[in-house]
Amino acid sequence: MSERVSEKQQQILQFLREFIGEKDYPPSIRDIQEGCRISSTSVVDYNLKRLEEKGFIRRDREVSRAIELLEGGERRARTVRVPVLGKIAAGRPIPMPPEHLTPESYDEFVEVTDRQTGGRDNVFALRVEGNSMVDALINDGDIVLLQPTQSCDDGDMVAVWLKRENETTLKRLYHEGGRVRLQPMNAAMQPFYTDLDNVEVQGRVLAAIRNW
Amino acid sequence: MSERVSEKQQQILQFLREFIGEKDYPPSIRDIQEGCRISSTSVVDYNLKRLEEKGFIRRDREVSRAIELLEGGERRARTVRVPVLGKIAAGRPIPMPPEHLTPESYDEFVEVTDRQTGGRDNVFALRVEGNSMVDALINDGDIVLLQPTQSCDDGDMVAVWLKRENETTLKRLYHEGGRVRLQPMNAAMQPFYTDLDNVEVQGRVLAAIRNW
DNA sequence: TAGGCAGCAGAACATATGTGCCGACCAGGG
DNA sequence: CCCTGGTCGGCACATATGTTCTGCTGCCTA
Repeated sequence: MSERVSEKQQQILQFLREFIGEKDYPPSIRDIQEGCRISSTSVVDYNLKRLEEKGFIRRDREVSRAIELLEGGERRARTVRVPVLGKIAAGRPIPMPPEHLTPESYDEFVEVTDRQTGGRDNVFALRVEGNSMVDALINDGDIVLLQPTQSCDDGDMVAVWLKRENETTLKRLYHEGGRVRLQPMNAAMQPFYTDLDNVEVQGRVLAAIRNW
Repeated sequence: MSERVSEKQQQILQFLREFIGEKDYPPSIRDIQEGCRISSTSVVDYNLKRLEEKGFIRRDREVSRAIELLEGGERRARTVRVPVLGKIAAGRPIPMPPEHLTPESYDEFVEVTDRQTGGRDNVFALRVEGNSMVDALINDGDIVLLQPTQSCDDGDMVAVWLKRENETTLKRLYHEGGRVRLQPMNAAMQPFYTDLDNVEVQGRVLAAIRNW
């Protein structure tokens, strides 16, 4: 068996992508047959077997339309709906999610890939309000993805509430003896030092998204 | 018919989400029956009809597993694979995509939702290298999504090549008489004025993504 | 030239799966 | 009490759909 993907297999792969992209459910073998003008279902089956061997797709036997498209050996990314819990601003603590996030309880969502959430659940999103986060290179209107947590490792990008300053900020956090160093994203800016008691980690920042 | 979504329908909706999230293809009526411990296929069918009337799903009749999940009245977002054509840096022109983007010709991809590409095709991505884009609040390592274009409307965020300065930059562009004003994202920074001949619009910036 | 193998055609076959029909149950209204 | 509409159970039926078998056609090689 050639390791190469034959013309026909390439065509089937392309058809799979288009079909799924259009309908949101995979095609049947006979759909593929028609779509690629293949003369027999057995040919489709044959080539699907080859594609499966080569790792381009995964099939569940005996189950109709059970073709999963893999890309680059990996599972295709899936979209997840992340609830937008509210706004994040310098002068306000972060609105925290309730114990159990139920997708139904929120009106607003952003749709991101599960690569961006790292597959974690209970991720939530906040819309940045104002220009107070520019030192983290985050602008008014940006969306940040957060994972609720109280603890974090050194160097993690976290959202912290500074009790004395009454302020929310996004910084990299490093423990240094009894103190913590809060390092702005923008390398040109000076780090901020404070003591452990003054900081309250609200969440780990996973990603930031800006749309124009 | 009650406009309300009954307990059972809620349960089916939830099951649909989980099933599709797990398998990448929709469940059959009998899958739903088992998954939701429903006593008969006709009950599933009945409730699917109700859900379709209410706009939560769309079904293709006679076709097995042809259930599309809608969310908030809209189609669920799909992931698209955007090729990463290269790096973007201040001192280099932007690597432009060839005439016809074929998904197979690139090694590296980022997966984003089609909401982020605005459904446009021939979108491509670049990885930002260096800190020269901080005035656009874009950092080393960020990913920017671009759509190839030579022309743009006033106020569009664009990637431009400044011929005299030999430099690539991301700015909002405004035509002002015979000149153009390039406005940095960061409101605190001064705009840059130059003449029309000096700028070469390479693409419209659609989105920026940062992952920690 | 015979044999082996990848790929293809065609058709029969076995299930997987959507649909229709009939009756039961229940709550509300006349 | 009966009627009606919404919901459910059970089941048979038609067809949508994956699988398999047999044979054919090139092509390569011992």
